[in-house]
Amino acid sequence: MVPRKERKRANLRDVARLAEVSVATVSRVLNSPEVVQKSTKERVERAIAELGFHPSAAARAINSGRTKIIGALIPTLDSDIWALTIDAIESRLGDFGFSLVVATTGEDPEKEAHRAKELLDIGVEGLLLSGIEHSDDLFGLIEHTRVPAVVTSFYAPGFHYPTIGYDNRAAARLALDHLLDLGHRNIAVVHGAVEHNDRTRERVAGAKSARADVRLSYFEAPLTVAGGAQAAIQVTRENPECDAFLCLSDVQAIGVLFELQRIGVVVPDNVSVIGIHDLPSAQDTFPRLSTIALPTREMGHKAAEALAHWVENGVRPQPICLATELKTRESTGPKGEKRSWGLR
Amino acid sequence: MVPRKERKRANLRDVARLAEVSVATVSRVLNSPEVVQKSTKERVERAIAELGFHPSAAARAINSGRTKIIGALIPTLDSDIWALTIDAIESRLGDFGFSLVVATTGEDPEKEAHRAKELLDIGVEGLLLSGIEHSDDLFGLIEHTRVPAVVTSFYAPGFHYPTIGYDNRAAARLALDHLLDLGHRNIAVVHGAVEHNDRTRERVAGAKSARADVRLSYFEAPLTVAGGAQAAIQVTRENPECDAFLCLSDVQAIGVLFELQRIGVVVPDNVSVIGIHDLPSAQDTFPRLSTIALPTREMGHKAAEALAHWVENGVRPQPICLATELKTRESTGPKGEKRSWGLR
DNA sequence: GCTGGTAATGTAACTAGTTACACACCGGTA
DNA sequence: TACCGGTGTGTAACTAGTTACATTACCAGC
Repeated sequence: MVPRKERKRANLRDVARLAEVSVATVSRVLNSPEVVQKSTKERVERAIAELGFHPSAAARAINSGRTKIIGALIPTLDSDIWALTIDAIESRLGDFGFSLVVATTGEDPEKEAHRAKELLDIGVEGLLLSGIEHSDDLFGLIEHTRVPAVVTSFYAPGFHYPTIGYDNRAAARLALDHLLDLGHRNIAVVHGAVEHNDRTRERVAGAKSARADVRLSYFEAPLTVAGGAQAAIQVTRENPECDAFLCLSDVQAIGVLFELQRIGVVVPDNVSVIGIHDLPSAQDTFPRLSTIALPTREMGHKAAEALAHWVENGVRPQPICLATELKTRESTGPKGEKRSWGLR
Repeated sequence: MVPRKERKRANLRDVARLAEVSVATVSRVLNSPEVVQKSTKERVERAIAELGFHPSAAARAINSGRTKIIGALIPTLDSDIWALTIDAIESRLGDFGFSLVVATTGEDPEKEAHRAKELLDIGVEGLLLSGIEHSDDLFGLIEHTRVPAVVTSFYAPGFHYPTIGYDNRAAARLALDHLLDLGHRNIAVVHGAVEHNDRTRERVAGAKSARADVRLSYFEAPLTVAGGAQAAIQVTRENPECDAFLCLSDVQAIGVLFELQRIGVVVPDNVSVIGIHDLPSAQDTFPRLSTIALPTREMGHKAAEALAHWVENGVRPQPICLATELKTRESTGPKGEKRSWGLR
């Protein structure tokens, strides 16, 4: 069986030849059809349809310098921490005619810089970063290529790049204040790795700013449900008298709830548990998780809009601080009598 | 303050001029450095560094016809159903030097075709689809542009495009068989919308193939936790005698568990609940969710590899059926005596 | 001293579009 | 009849790379 002749994709010249017009006219039909006479336009359109012509984006990009692609560097996609934000970014960028290329970095600054280089190599017109801590290589690349870059999940008005996010420190404080209001004074703070994660670091800093009469003990664990469970076990050993868990991420809070349930500690009667993020699953735990809601969807939309405008019109966006909000559910309650739950 | 002159990006010619060589030599330094004399190469490299030259991907693409971009059409990113798969695809594609552009479709065939056109317009070299049901427009586009396309989350060996996924029908049957083995004979099947979702439809078909002495009642609800909860309420009204929930998605199973817990039905003593997917959160429910594990990560890797090879070497991949596996946890148990849980 | 081969480099044509400029043609004045 | 302006279209140069082919230099072999 002879393979069908590998006729290559039709190009502008092919269309022009078939329609018996010049390449300029074909180009005009595509880009400013109003200047072309109706009969000519129709002839060209017929030729386009006949040849199934699709203009090459590369050739277009070479002239215009535009690729209409935005790149996003995100730590990971393997949980729903980022899924909602990415979904929001992607859909909003689509409204502006931009495509989104995602590159995961695994919170590794070197890998991040490497992936950023790849993104810039394919010609992204803008970059979305999470947090303000990145390698010098990455900043150098951005400086050098002058690609608009917007930071999400973080708010730092004086930062060199516009930040569109929320105040992680304030979020942690909101959570802490809720626990303090309920009367808790011995609080286990569970958080993810602070290295290479400024969002977490800020939240830890927020927790640290508590009043002097509060006892805070810190537990670092992986930013996963299992990590939260693991931290809970550690707390039962090292601070069995604590009366609340301040989890700086819902993911870990869910793990804590799970572990406490497993070992028979009653939430919130024995201990209160609060998280930060308001993941969809925070409403599906038992008891439902009190948490600080992060405006992930709104942030995704706003960041996409800001970056699209910057790329399109050259106007550098202003930083935006979106509100975080306490969601009081059943996992937190007033400090009561039933406070002994340590190892028997 | 006078804005710094907007000097445009350096190009090959600029480098050639500075290094006092021809453009061909600069191009050779970039693409086949071994043929260039060492001293010349160094001179060129110095010029490249000095000008901060980055070759334009568009110009490269125009010559090679290669963009090194793969597009993925996925229903949604707003839950972790797809996050893991996308994460796996993205990271594996990265190993092959491909970037991933994601486009969400919201299970809407028209939107999907539209997003596909955008992806093809930016020059993706390959497409990842989920499921085999798509609009004729989309199939026409793929046929016409001859872009390699691989289907995931579905296995259909005779399908026009290679499918790399799992047998949804068998997965549902596995779940059903587990319930039957435990003695359950009155089963509520909870599933998402079947319209435009062949994965769900296959699973429903798998459930329908049960033996004649089994009573199955079907409940369609949104593919969310809330949807599952809503279905559970409906079941309590319409089939209060049922002794097991066969949820064709973990997301809904979690909602069912949650609702049952809320209304005081004890799982698995009163009813068994099983899901399909093995989401990370399936282990965090109480009781932990029995489910059919889908090989999402492996599927992502395999699909990325297959598509990369196809694009790179022109070898159309063979369909792959990955195994699904029953994970028995605490949400399923033998049919016992305590079976009355309907509305009082 | 001439020829042949190879290594290193240059010239110019090519990729597929966009667009500045030129020009033909038309009807309407002067 | 000559001139003018507007419309519609074509020519060719441009974007930033790659690459086929040409050219040059140099050394070995006859």
